[in-house]
Amino acid sequence: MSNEESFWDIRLEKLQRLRELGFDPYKIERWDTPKSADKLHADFIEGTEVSFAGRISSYRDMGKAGFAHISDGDGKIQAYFRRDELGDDAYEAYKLLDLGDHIGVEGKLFLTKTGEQSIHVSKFHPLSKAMHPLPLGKEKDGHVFSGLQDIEIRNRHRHLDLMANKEGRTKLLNRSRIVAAVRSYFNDCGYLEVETPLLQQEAGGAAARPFVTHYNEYEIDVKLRISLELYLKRIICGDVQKVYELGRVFRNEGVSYKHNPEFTLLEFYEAYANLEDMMRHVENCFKYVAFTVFGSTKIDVPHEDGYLSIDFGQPWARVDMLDEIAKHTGVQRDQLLELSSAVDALGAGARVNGVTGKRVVPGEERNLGGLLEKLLEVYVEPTLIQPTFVIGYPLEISPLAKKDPNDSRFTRRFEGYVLCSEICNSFSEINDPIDQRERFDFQVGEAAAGDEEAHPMDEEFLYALECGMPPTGGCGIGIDRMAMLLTGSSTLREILLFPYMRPPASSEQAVESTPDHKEH
RNA sequence: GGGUCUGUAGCUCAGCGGUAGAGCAGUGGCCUUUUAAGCCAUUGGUCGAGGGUUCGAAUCCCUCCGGACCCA
Repeated sequence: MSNEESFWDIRLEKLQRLRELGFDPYKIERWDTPKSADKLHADFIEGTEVSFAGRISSYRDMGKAGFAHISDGDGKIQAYFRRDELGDDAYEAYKLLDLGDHIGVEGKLFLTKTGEQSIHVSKFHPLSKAMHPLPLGKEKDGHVFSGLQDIEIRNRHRHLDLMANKEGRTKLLNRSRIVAAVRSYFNDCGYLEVETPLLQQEAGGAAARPFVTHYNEYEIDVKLRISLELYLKRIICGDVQKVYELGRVFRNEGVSYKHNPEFTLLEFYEAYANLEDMMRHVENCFKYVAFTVFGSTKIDVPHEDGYLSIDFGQPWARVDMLDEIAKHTGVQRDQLLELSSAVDALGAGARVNGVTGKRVVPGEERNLGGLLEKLLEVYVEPTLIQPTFVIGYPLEISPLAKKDPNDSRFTRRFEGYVLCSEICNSFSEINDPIDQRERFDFQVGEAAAGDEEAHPMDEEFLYALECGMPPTGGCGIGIDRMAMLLTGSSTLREILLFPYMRPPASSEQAVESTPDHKEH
């Protein structure tokens, strides 16, 4: 008999005995929990009759009496059990409880000798049995001992992480509060939330490779969306003036601390609005969310062995893309206006940013836009700590943004950066259908030349533009990165309840503690 | 795809060529205000998998499978 089987078998025997004693943990359907543990502490009056339920997070048996802490996930309260008051059967049932079981209790609030607010239990019932040993570490002065550290187990078996790691739990739950606040901001601004298709013939609106799946009934391959853009603009074309969607998009690329194959994107579009309006919304949205969720427009985030205060209460800095690249590469702005002169000035070989180790090879870039994008990433991004809008992106990499009326090599587009990370992307949307068709034609050419992320042609979208789209401002915000930033997380996995993980090699490794005689 | 680190009991970790360890959890016993409860006893491991070197491998080497962090 292995150790794992004996854990299971012992708990099975306890379960059986509980049933014999009339304490079947799986029989009860509800238990009154009018107050959370935190609220019981806050409203504590000795002698008050209370009812409470939760998971046993500590357990001390002293022969004819015992104590246990009962956690409702966010807070916990101690309960006191006495044999002489509960009776022999109930006390035996108490002794059959394990760390991790859920129980409901009723009793009077009292203070122990050492002054801890507790429940003197007059009645209790187990409400579920933990059939596996749980990583509920002991705790003193807020420090948890022998809890759950293994990052892989925390990510793969998130329920264990949620119950065992208070700090991680708070971040994950704050992510939901951030999403709720974003919704609330746009609803309050008069935007209409809409839902558009996840399954698409052509996945457009961004530069990324899609996931492909098969639609049996029509015998066609369909793609999972990579952005929300084109459908939302078709709604604008239908004279709905302010729309947003907050939804999951999918990109068939690698996983990193800031990439997950599926992520949550917010896109909002407003007719008769321009880049200025979009910047105002981004500023106000971050300010609103930070204040709503964290109570302050200043957020302290870990940064280089210390903390850094990011201030969302101020308007964001605004810089010109080309100016910044010129400033950080030492190349004259004028030389960055043509691919050939830029390569001459930079040198065709690899250039490495000495601070970050990131590198760019100017000679390998096919067009000016691609080179400038790379230079921005290598030289400028690492310097953008406080909230900053970078304005004026090159035409080739902006197939959906209006041309800059003053220089048609550039577009009316900006991206927002905070803590060296891109956080939003916004354009004044192209509403000239002829210009848009030319841009798609160029992208189709790029695809033919081997660019797997080039934008596909979309005739239905063009038809909508041809029917007339008002001048429109649009913007996308990566909600996961926003959550990462606001919660001070260093990886996306800290704010994704179920981050993508490579499937375990074998079913045996899938759930380490599961004996094989059980289903999972 | 490349580099660095990493995988030992349910959990947290030590051991780094010479008989597999500790704390917690678990099990049995004592204990009616404990709280990282305590005291006594005790169970539990193919040291990620496979191959090699060696008289001898958790330890050294190779391959593979996971994971973390950098870079692409």
